[in-house]
Amino acid sequence: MPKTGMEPLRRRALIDATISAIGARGSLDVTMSEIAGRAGVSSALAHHYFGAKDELLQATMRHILAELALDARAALGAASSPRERVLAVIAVNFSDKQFSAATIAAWLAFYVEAQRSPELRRLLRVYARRLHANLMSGLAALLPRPDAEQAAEAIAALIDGLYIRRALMDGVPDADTAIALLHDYLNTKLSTGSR
Amino acid sequence: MPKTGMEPLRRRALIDATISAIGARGSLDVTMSEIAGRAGVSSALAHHYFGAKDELLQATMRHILAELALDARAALGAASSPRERVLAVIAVNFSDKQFSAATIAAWLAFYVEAQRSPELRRLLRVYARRLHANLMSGLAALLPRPDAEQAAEAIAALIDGLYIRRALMDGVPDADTAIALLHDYLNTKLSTGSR
Amino acid sequence: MPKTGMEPLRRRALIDATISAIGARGSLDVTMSEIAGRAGVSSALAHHYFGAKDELLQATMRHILAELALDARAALGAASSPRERVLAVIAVNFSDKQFSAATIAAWLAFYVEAQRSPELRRLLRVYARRLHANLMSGLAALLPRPDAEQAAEAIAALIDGLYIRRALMDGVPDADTAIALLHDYLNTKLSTGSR
Amino acid sequence: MPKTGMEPLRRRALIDATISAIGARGSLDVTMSEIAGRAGVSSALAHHYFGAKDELLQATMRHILAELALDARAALGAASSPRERVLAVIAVNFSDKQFSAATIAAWLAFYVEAQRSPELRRLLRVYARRLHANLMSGLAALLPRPDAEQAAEAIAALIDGLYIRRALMDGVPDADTAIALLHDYLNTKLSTGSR
DNA sequence: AATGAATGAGCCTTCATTCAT
DNA sequence: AATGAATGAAGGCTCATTCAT
Repeated sequence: MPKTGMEPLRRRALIDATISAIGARGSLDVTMSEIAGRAGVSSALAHHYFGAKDELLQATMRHILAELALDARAALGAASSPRERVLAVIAVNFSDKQFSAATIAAWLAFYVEAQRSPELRRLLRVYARRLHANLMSGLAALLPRPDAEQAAEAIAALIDGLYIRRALMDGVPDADTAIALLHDYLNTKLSTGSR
Repeated sequence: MPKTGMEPLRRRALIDATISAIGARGSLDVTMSEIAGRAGVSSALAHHYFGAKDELLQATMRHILAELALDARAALGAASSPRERVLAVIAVNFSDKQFSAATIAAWLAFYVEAQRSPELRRLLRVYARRLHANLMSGLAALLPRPDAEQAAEAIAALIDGLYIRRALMDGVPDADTAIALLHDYLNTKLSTGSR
Repeated sequence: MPKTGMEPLRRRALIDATISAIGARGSLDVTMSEIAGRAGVSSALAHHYFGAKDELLQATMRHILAELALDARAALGAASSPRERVLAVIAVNFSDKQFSAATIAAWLAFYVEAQRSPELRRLLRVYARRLHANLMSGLAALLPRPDAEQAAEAIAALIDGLYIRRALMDGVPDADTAIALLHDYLNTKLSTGSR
Repeated sequence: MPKTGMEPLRRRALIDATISAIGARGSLDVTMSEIAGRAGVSSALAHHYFGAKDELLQATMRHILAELALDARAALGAASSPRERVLAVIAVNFSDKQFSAATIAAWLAFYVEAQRSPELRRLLRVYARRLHANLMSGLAALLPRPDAEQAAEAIAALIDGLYIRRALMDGVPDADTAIALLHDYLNTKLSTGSR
């Protein structure tokens, strides 16, 4: 009698293993064997569940985006003012869970890989649009429309830029400084161009 | 008298080919044959001049950084005020030459690879320090020290972030919007916290 | 239940193929593909089981030495006098199994390669020490200590020298003449310097 | 006005470089560039003078054999008795010049290579015949014909065997011990089977 | 459900060799 | 006489992927 119901467990284990493998290697240049090994299964099983490496990578990115979306939704739900909404989005992106070395490495790697994979590019666009919408859900009430748009873009760019810089140049990511910088930007922007 | 003097030409051609190959592929996952082919030579010749793939990649990055440093120096030389110095640095990073698809792809790829290659990491640090210094050479006269430092970091992060976003999500990089966003940041920052 | 238990079979087949390939080529300058082909598998599988070429070569030498040691032990076990012990050691080295063209070629090749590979050198030293010990286990009872030592060295050198000469210069190895020569040496030595 | 008369100098330098390169590497697995570099010329020049690598190797071996033959002739010329002739042959083979690490490595390497190259095999046969003749020129007067033949073979085998053993297993070749061993063999043989 | 076995394809790298100058 | 330039060929090795069990 074969064990049943293993599929979701294995899929999840393989996705987690993919993230940690990417984190350890620092790039998507990770072998299926490495991933499978970290998940404690054979590489054949990884193929069994995901078909091909690309699909595993896509599933992994989808997982990361889903987690981020979930966290964002929760944080936004707890926000009681437009300003708090923006702060919440920022906070989520630099939470311990999201701003970890492995996740950051995965982000970067996916950004690079997106140039080759239309599917990954599509996923990144979805994420970008969602981030933009989340930010606008707060900024729209605080700034005139064009200013709000630009601020949303700036914040998004700052987040990405800080990810890169913190992760690759300083070794240990420092979330507090990053958040402080974003808060400062937001404050300056609001005090100058507020409605 | 043997045919001589090919070396610098070939090295340059191979470095250019590396950039364009990375631009085309979108990652450092480029074969020596691909690079050599674009340079119009055999892969054996690439090895002859650079020894190993890693060294070619490093030489390529060194070339990109050197070009950027040269452009920055020239732009800073023409600037006649602190504010113009900052604008000059921004302008250089989004000039047609630097903000091209291939070069951006190379940047990203190098960022990722830097996690594995200490030498590339070292080069990126040099670049980061130089960018910071260039920005501070203007900002220091415009803002109090801690504010200037933070502004320099924000601008650097914005540059990197905009590189990523423009390059990977929108397809065609739009330098003007990016520059406008940075100018806006600078103006807001200066009008609020100026000395 | 996966197909299993192939590993020892393949390893053995690859080692045998290595010996025969070296025998055919006459040197260690054998490609992995050649070896794998003789074993009826892909070169990738050879790497799968042995990691790198060097390890396969070392495993092959270890195998040859182990076989020789086994044969020697058996022959010595059947010897009932000191003199017979010495004759047994000689007989083993020129038995059909050991004195075959392929094995001799492998020996020579390993001798040469030993200059570059510390591991192979170590293995050869082990073999030399064992041969010396085996010879001394007989000679010690027949000759005064220093004479016995020298005789052991001479016999070892004669064996190696005859291997080279028979294998490389005459084409077909002639074990009988070689053995006769060694017997003659032993007889002369014993009749002169016996206790 | 091109320099003339360089050919013999270059050829000799390249042959010397070949020997030292083989000595350093420990095998014939030496690149043309390595050899040319040691000779202080370009690899293209080595091809210019020798055509192909094989021919350079053959020329090198011919050189070694010629030197050995020359030394042997000189030593034999100074010998005033049959016994001294045999001792002279032995002495030459273990002279500092012949028994050096590089030359020994070359010998071994050539032995191995001879299995593949008919020309090298031919050269080795010439050497073997000459050695045999030289030894017989002394032994024939000291022992009955069949005994003399066998003694000559034994001495030749001992020389080769000692070359291998001294060179590859002990690190530093010890000529004295080797000579002593051969002298002992000769003395025992003569005292037993003398006419 | 899970895996050991096996391979084809591809990449980096080395090297002997050629050629124009 | 001599060499820098250049390449084709080949080898070791890796890895995603398939398959039988």
